[in-house]
Amino acid sequence: MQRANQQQTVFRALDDADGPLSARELWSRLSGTGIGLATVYRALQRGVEEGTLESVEVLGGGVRYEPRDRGHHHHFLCSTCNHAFDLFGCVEGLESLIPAGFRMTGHEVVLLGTCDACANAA
Amino acid sequence: MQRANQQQTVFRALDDADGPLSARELWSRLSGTGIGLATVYRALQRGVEEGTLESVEVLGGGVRYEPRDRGHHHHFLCSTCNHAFDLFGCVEGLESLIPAGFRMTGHEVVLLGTCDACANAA
DNA sequence: CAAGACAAGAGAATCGATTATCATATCTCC
DNA sequence: GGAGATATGATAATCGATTCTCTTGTCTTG
Repeated sequence: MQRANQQQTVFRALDDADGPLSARELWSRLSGTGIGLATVYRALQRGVEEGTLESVEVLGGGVRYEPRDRGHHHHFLCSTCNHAFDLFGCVEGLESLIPAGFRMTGHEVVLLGTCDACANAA
Repeated sequence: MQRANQQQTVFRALDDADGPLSARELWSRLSGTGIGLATVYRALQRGVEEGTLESVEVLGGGVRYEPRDRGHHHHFLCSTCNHAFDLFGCVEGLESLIPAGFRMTGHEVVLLGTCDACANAA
């Protein structure tokens, strides 16, 4: 068994995902490879340190990770399968919400609902 | 010392806040009253059960609670003091982000930045 | 192949948040 | 005022997520 490049396997799994994954989600996608949860955490931590990964917080699932090269985007959280999907595009009119004296440096948008697969499975 | 209406005190503190509070934030605002953290949790749980409170998840601070009668609104999270403020108003154009086949039932918007007080203190 | 450096897996340890427990305190209703 | 129901505060227990530890496996370099 190859053992020294497990972190590459972790990174690849994250690249293949259609949204940010939590450590556990990622680990469960790697079941069968024998990779341990600790290794997943180690890879994620390293990825963030090296700047290739970024941790994001979507609602209801703690911290998730995704490659940093996806640019500015938001997420859709399926309330059935609890998976977060990447969305492309952004929204307008955020400035009008800011109270006087406040300075905005960023924003997060999360859409909630049911994903394609779960909607069809219902 | 009055002891049977501590929960009312908790609810009032939440009403007086300018945004959702976590159990701990709420508790620290009640220091001096002698109210225990367990009582704060009990009050929050009861409030949610009875429908007067609602739990919301803003980024970077776990679950926070606020009165249910504030209607649809979003939040501003100060990255300095880590306090969440209520915002009024909403945004347009969310529908355009939804992928085909997905069904949107709700959305969350969080603005990040520095609040008035922290901006002036800097 | 040998030696040393580093990666990996398993499970223990830690940390924060929340919940449960228990002995009192307080209230309600008579 | 008394009995019983409920609320409270302090603290222990629990739970999940993450990190640490320790032993072993694997790779690199010569």
